[in-house]
Amino acid sequence: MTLDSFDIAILTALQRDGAMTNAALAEQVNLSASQCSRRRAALEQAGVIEGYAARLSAARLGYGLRAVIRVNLSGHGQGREEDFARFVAGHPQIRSAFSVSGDADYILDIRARDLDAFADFIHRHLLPHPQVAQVRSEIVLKTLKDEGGIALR
Amino acid sequence: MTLDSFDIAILTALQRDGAMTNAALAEQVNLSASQCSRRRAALEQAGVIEGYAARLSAARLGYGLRAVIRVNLSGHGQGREEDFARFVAGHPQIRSAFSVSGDADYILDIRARDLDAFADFIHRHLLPHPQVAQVRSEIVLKTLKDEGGIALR
DNA sequence: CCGGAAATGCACGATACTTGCGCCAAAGGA
DNA sequence: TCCTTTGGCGCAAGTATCGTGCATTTCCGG
Repeated sequence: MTLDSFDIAILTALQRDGAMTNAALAEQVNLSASQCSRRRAALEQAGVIEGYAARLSAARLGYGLRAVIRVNLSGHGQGREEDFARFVAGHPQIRSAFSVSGDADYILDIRARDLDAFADFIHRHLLPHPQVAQVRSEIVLKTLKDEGGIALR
Repeated sequence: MTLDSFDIAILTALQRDGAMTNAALAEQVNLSASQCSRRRAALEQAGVIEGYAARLSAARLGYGLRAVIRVNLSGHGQGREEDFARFVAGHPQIRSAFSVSGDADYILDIRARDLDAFADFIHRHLLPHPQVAQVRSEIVLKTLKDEGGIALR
């Protein structure tokens, strides 16, 4: 699939507002609503648009704390990764988890209601995990930008 | 605004699929479509749902590289933060930026097409910034989980 | 200059959303 | 106990939005 400037405009607009009407989209990208509909369908079909998600307000839901945790695992036994992946999958406080190159083995993006809930997660769940060797936390003080998605040009 | 179990079910479902039809939502949460519509509107009105966003496939768009960068700034002059905030705002490769407690001053979530584009960003943009004192990168090797949003219970 | 494939806009049938309405169940007062 | 009020619910009608067939235009390649 090859993307032209219309597609890029459409994708950019839909990242900002995925509930946009085809008519509004049409106005924004200078195309007819029907063409927007068709291009949208094609982009979804091609898997460029994976889906749509509601963005929720963490503040209004009482989730005041966000943190980035770097984790090192001990040992190198096989099954070590699968084991940690299961741990990640089973803990909804972990919103994102990446295996990374460099100093740490994994980086986790954590959401919690408050510092107590966060400390609880660290001390009752993460640290007791048998393969976790080291944990270093950075708590988010201020969000300068949080766009998710991808910048297209 | 107070949320009951229906609201939580609706929010959870809409985080997974924000383009869901009210009828589908109704079936999933055991409510009528009209009530789903009303509750949805109320949640949007209250700001609990901030909006909707299209999720794009980084892979299909040729954005193969993701990295987490920890940055330390030099000095403590006032205006230092505003300056760095402007830098962040002006660089679309930076998808998220957080000021954090702990070892680093800022954590950045970076997306780039490939290692070259990433290196270019580091050496031509980030490192030359006058207030950047130290930069430590971790490149994402594998994504175990990437949900964004918030887990409700 | 011409032919054809691809893309576009229009119009209309189909689908989904929204809201007025009557109903019901729970809480509180007489 | 009985009545009233209040809030939430489903149904159904009216309205907005979507998706597609079709004729037209645009853009290349020959």
